[in-house]
Amino acid sequence: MKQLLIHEIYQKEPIDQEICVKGWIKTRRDSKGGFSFLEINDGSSLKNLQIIADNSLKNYQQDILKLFPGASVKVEGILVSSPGGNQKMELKAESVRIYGFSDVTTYPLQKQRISFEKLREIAHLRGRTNTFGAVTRVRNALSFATHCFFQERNFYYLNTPIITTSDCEGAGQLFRVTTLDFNNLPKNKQGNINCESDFFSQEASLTVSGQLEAETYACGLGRVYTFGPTFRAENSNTSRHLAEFWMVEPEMAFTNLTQDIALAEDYLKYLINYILNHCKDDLEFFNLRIENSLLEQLNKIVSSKFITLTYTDAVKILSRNRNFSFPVEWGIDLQSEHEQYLTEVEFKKPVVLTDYPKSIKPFYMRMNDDNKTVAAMDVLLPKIGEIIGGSQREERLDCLQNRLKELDLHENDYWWYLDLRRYGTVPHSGFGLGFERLVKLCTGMGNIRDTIPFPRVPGNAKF
RNA sequence: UCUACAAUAGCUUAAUGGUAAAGCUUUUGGCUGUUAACCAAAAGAAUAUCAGUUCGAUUCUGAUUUGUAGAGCCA
Repeated sequence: MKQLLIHEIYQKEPIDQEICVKGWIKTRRDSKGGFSFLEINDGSSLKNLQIIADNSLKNYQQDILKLFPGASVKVEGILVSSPGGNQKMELKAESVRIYGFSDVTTYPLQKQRISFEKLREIAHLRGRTNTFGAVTRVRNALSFATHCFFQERNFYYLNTPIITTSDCEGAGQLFRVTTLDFNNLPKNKQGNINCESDFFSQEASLTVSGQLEAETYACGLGRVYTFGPTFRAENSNTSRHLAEFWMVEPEMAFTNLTQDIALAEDYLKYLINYILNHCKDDLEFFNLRIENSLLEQLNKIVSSKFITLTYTDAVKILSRNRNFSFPVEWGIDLQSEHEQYLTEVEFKKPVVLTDYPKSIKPFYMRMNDDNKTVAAMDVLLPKIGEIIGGSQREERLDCLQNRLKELDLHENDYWWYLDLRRYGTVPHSGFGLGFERLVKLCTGMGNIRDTIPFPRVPGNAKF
């Protein structure tokens, strides 16, 4: 007997064939006509399969009438076309084997609405709900599409280290990695902790970005991308931040900022096109239940040509509007309200801002000829805000050394990064995309904690 | 971290300075090729924690904890 996933059944419609399905009960409705309707779901689709369990089944009284949401079953029978209105097919059961019952008095996922906040407290079970099933399938599709996109363009998938000893960007608080005994920390004469006896013989922490390591391999293999976890110990309590999140970071040798922007735009459109074509049911569900403008937003991103303008021009546009709570002047970092104004009021489409003042960007970005701005770019989306940040990297040794000095950073700490500029330096560029923010964009979920199976945030790393 | 708001049955919500109401879930009965079914009954709550005001606090005040939204930081 052929075992099928529910999504395969809806795809192939093997009517009148004998099949086997395994999954979890969503609901049971009994008919006094002498049978029960079981809705089962196996995670392969948003759709459930309706099972007809007749009371002539051996274990009808004993088992089937005790099936409640959450129970796991194997059903064998014949797939028939359904007389009911809401489904094309149903499975007429010849046998129902129960793997595990579910206690209806304690199982939290009954057929009733549960808030996302409550579901976060039972993250081990929320994957069984419609919403989190759909989020997980879309997240998977985006992940697969990411690899497809870069592989098709001859990028190598690169695994950069998760434990690092360099705070390269100087950005963000780091999570310390140590095996020292906290109750008996080794101290030197000055009273500071002596890291030489620690596991790595120096201070180590979880990575905040794989970019600098990715640059090293891009300057040898040409095109690489990373896709891995990153960690920020910032005390950020918002619906857009996680302490542990996944980042996609392509890095390309022999490219400038214009090519970097083009790649970013292609990548975003590729991803959205992919899910529009491969996750139709899930996206329609999100559009109906979660965010009514989702499909409109996604289609708009795919169909619009992104606007590119310099930070300086953006400041000119923003200066015309006096109604901001943070006044705009050249040199400030743009606030959320300013980004929103550009994407939602002024242009009403994705906007790529370029050439930011050097003072608000990290040391590795390439200095422009004006010596005031750097070759940076941020992709801003309506309603979402910044989703991609990138730049052309500084490839000139002397310029990079000057920047390190200006920012009071020590050359010694960046010796290997500087070596790339000493030996066969090339212009190169890249960007970073926060994967959970992408999932948020593509599902319409309001809180980033609901875009990753087990979110890590200040004060909470349960499960 | 800052600002605002919230916390009441298993879940989702209501109400009131005088110990709490409803829907869903559950149980029982009725009806039914049903489909987040329907009808009737039953069961189910020291109203987040700790103080204070008061004859009396779930309601007012303060603190704490947790959560949400926005801001900052950023992806």
